Amino acid sequence: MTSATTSGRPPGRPRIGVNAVVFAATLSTVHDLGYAAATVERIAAAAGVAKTTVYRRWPSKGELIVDCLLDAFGPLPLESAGRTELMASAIRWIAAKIGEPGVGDAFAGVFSDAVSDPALRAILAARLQDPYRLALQDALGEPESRVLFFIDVVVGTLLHRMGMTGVPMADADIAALAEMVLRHFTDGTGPV
Amino acid sequence: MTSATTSGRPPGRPRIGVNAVVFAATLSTVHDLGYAAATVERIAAAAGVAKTTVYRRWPSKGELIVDCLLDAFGPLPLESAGRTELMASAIRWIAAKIGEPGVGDAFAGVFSDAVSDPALRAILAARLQDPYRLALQDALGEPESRVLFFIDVVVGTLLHRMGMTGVPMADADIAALAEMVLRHFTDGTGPV
DNA sequence: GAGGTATCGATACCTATCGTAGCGAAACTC
DNA sequence: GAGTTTCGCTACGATAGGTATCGATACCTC
Repeated sequence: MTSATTSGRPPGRPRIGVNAVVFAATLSTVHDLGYAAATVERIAAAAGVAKTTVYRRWPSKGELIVDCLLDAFGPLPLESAGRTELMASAIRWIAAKIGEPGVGDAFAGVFSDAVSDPALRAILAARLQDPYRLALQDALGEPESRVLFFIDVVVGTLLHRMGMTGVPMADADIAALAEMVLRHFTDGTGPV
Repeated sequence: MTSATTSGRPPGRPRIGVNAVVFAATLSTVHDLGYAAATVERIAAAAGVAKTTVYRRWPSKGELIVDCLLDAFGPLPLESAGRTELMASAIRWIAAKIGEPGVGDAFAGVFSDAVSDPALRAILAARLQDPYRLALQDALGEPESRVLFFIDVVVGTLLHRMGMTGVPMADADIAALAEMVLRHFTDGTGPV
């Protein structure tokens, strides 16, 4: 209904489908070389495309990483019934995701870049955190401040362990984290 | 007793006392410009010394930041009597320190650099984390794994909030964090 | 004071990264 | 074929970490 008469495709050479292979190359490069050494040039080479092609899709390395993480995380699974089991499954889900090869490094890396880059911080909060925050508010019936606290505790703990040791948190500690958080959120204490 | 006959001072021009002013310049530069923009050159200029002088003292920006944080934190205050009050005061202490201007940004920044720099990660763990971990193990009588979990939760949560919002955690949330952690550590559940 | 030594500031330099610009070639529509 | 857009490639500018060099300077010993 816009310009092309019959087909909806715009004129010119169509873009090649490159997102999936670039995302995979991003995670594997970050996993193999670390976040800082995973330059856009190396990621592009691993994906088999030119660096300029990557920059045509993503305006900065930070946004590429955010999109890659969004693709890696996918939607928050919410099939559980009770509030308690829902929170527990969310904790296990994010812990498992952060433990996947490259995901934790990429997450911690872009998070740290955001510390000194307010624009990237806004993107991180809006694109990566807000969708899950809203889904949790909706599913749990908790106010925004409590859900933000929940995310700070769970994600902050997992990333701190990953950043300090270089390896994901062990299952026993994940269970302890879940137990601690659940007790806090399911006992009498009202909203903060 | 080594080379100099009477005084223990080595020959040559003595180093000027520059640590304090460089640390202050580091924190104020990080606070004003952010971690990434706080280049060694700018920090040196703010301190009134040459960049080469900084690099004579600290082999890398990361080690400068670690030393600066060590100086900013100082020893963990341990005058409290009971285990519970001791943990609570430790949480309030680290939260207040991370809330000081520049400290939280510098901490989050060097932490993120360490994600992709194993050498820096080892320095961070050995110089910044281990002393406090050992002090806590000693004061609380907890095994290493539980103290590491404690540090992951408290520091990870505070840094995640700082990194995501750019401002330190509010007192009400710090109180909630302390309450949650204390309940976890003072109830029946044994060591992980 | 003379000599030795190590630090000082200043400048230049190297390497690596992010991100941009310009180019001819290729792919698609009409 | 004409028009348009993306492709890969190469080169470029800007910035940062970190190193090397140099004359000047401050301190100690003799």
